[in-house]
Parts: sequence; C-alpha cells; structure tokens
Amino acid sequence: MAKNKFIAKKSEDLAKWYTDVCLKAELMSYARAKGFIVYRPDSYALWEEIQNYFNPRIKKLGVRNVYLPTLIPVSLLNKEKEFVEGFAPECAVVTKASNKDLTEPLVVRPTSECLFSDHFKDIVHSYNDLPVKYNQWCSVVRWEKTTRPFLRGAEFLWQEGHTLHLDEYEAREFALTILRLYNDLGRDLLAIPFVTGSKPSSEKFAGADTTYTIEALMPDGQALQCGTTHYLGTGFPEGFDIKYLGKDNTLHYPHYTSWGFSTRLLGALIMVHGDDNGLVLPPKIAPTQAIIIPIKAEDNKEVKETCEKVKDILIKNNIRAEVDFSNKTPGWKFSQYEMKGVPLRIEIGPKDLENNSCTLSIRYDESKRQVSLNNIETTIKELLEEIHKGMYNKALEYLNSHIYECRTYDEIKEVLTSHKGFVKMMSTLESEDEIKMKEDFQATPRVIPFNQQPFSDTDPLSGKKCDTVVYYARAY
RNA sequence: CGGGGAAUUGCGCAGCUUGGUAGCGCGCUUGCUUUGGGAGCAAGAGGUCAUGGGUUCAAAUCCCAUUUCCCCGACCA
Repeated sequence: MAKNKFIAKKSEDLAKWYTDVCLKAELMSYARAKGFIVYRPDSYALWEEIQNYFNPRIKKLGVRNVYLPTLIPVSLLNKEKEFVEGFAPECAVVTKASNKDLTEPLVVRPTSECLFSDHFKDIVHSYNDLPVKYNQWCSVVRWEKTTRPFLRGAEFLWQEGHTLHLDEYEAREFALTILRLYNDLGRDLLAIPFVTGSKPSSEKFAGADTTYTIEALMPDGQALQCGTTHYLGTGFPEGFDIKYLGKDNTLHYPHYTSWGFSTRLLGALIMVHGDDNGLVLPPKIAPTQAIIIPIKAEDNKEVKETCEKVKDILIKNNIRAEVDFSNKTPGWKFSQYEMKGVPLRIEIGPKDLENNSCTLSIRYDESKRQVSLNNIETTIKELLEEIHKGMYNKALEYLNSHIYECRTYDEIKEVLTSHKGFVKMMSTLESEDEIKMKEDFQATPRVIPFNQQPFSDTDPLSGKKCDTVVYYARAY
C-alpha cells in the first residue's frame, strides 16, 4: 500500500501524527475560542454511533434521558464542599447579562451533580419514588490550560448519568453495572480493551466515595481514562437535603451514583487503531463500513450498474455501504478513504466483471482479496465481523503485552522511563508511594484492578507488607 | 502558568534582513484527454498579509501592544 505523505509517522512523532489525523481525516477543526473545536460530520457521526449503542442499553436498565440547564447559580455549586474544591478552579462563570452585572454569578456546568441534586430534592419524598435513573447528553465546560482535540478540551460532549437508590448496595451494584456496560461498549463497538477497576482515593471524583474506571493504553505507553462511574454515597443528598420516608416511617438519605464518558472516546479510537495512513475505524462504529470504488466507470455502463447493485444489496442487508462516483481518480479515492478509516474498500472494474467478482481491500491489515459477487452480502457481513475481532484482538494483545509485573524499583524505572505501559505492582496505597512515583516518573496510580491476583506481599517502594495490586502509568 | 515555534487565498509555504504593483505549489472552476494506488494539458476565479496602535510620502516588511494555534513542561477526575 502506498504510504501517506500528508500525515506524520505514528511511530516517529505521535503528537504530530495525532493532530494530522484529526485534521486530515476531517474529524475536527479548531474553533475561534481557545481550547474549543468544531466537531465535523465525520467525528459527530462516530459520536452518534456511540449514542445509538448506549441509549437502548441504558433504557433497558430503566434510565430515562432528560435535559438540565447549562448554567448553575454559584450558591448551588457551593453546597457540596469537596466537589466545589475539586471543580472551582476550572469553571467558567457568567457575571453579566443584558449588559448588567448579575446579582448572582452563573457557572457554566463542568458536570451536573448540583443541578440534578437540586431537582431530585423536589421529586423524591418516599421510598416509592426510588430508584431515580436519569441520563443527559450534553456538553460541559472546563477551562483546561492544555488542550488536545478530543482528548482534552475546554468544552466536550458527554453523557452523564445520575441515579438515586434506596441503599448503598443497590447504588454500588448500579455503578458497577454501568461500568460493565462501558466495558462492553469498548469491546463491541470501539474494539478497545480496557483495564477495569476502582480508583485510588487520590484519583477519585471530587465528592465520590468510590470511583470505578475503564482505562485504556495508548501507543506511547500512557494511560487514558475513558469513562468513570461513581458511588457518591449520601454526600450530595445531605448537602442538598434530599430525603425520603422509608417503609420504617423514618427519613433516610438516598444513595447517589453518577457516571459519564465523553468524546474523549473518539481520541482513544483514533490513537489505538490509527496507523501511518490515517484513521482506522472498527466496522461496528464506522459510519461507512464499505466504500465501493468504480474503476473505469465513465464509459462502462456495466461497472456503474454493478456498483449500484452491490450497494443496494449491502444496504438491504444492513451494511452501511456507499459508492463514490465522483470523477476523482481511483488512486485518489483509495488514499482518501484510507485516511478516513473506512474499514473495507470494494473495487469494481472491468477486470473484476470478467469473472463476476470484485476486489476487497481491508483497511486495518492492508490485505487485498478477490471474491465472487455471488452472495456478496454474506461474504462482507462475515468479513466485517472478522475485521472487528481482528482489531479487538490486536489491541488486546498490545494491552496485555504492555502490562509489566514489577517487583523492584529498578523494574518500575525501566518500564516508566522507556514509556512501555502499565506498571503492575503491589502497593500499600500510601501517599508516600504516590508522591515518589509522581516525582520520579510523573506516574500516577491509574487503577486498582478488579482482577486482583497478588504476586508478592511486599511494596517495592516502601518494603512494607501489602496485598493490593495497583497499575501505575503516566496518563493523559 | 513557564519555555520554544508559528499566524500571508480553502490548505501548505515564499516574500520581511535592506519598506516601493501580492507570489509559488496543492486544491477549486471550465474544456479536452484520462481512470486497477493521490492523472496530463490549457484557460480562469480566489488575499481586510491574525488584531489594534505607531513610525513613514509609502508598511506583509520597521516599532509597541494584544489575540489565537502548535510542541515541551507544570496544573487537571
């Protein structure tokens, strides 16, 4: 396959490669305000596919979509102490409207726990009102100092779920159920494997009792938090005075969960699968799964008609297929759709028609094959499945082979200074450990994996006895 | 917030040192020839030179300030 001259090499300059792909694959452009981007049709379509996957699945769990305001009165924000301390520094605040100073400044939501809590106070009175399960699709604003398209922006799109439950057990179970759903989304739609587990207390959401996370590994060995679910306990209900009368005829605070993933998933998708020729999309999420390229169609009616026919057959079989009849040369089209990551290209030309076949070119492994036009829909359906599995397994193999069990300081140093990936180590989870890891290697404890298989009983940093497995890494 | 780089047509860039008619490549439009890995020829269209101020007869070019973007750090769920 011809190499793309418009995109930096992924292995040579990942940062440049990443921005090149975002721009050249027409996913985004920079907007006028600092840190803000335009989500162009090709990236917004990916976000819509994520919504299409996620919406029916949360609805099945009894979650309903709602929409709450963009602006939060400052006084509401101040009701949960830890939360304010965590978020205040990165909030944008509206102080003027109609050319007059507002009596109370309004904060542009960085997340909506306060708004949901304020509303929940009005609708929850009895145990019969529980559980409450809401979700909203919206954007939030966080005034980040360093921004990168999709991975970290001043404004990003996300879903935020907010639920109230009778007790801790039910709430925790729900937070874990959603986390499993996030993990499924990675595996079944994005072809991205995650390490799942809980966050050490230093990395928890401001105000959370427990934060559960899905962490992915990027090609430079840095971890990327791709979604979190929180068991928030009763802090927000206490701060906002949300109470219900239980069966026992006494008042109780309900138990709160919140959970979210953002358009950062698109950043992960680009990073994990992309190559030197640009974006590579897994078939399940690709807005166009198969692009048909006619060869010498101008003066060949048969080529044209076959392209149309194949497209119709594929669409009838729920395959997202398109045909490009534009007068660009085939070579141009090949490069263009490769850059945009279309998983499968179908070439149809006079030579193919001679033996009733077409040429398939697979984006992710750069392979080509000639197949019969008979039962083309079955061939392609199976092939798309195969591609998805292939991409997931490739990513899984990368993840697994970049988790290093470390028993000594020197082993930790080796992994983190050469950007290899996750350090899997035994830890006491004491803050001295974290400080040392941060100072020596800029690494943070990413996740305490659910899959705990202690391989030693000693913390390599302090030498103290311990029984918890922790993954450390540098993070985005 | 620190350190570095940059802003000239849709994109990539030259011009700036030494002030004097706004240039090139790609893309775009039209026509013909092409079409199995970014086609060829010809003719065209397209620019408040990031913004604001200053110096000058004259500023893309010199001076001051501001804004934005990119990279590396620090900060950040």
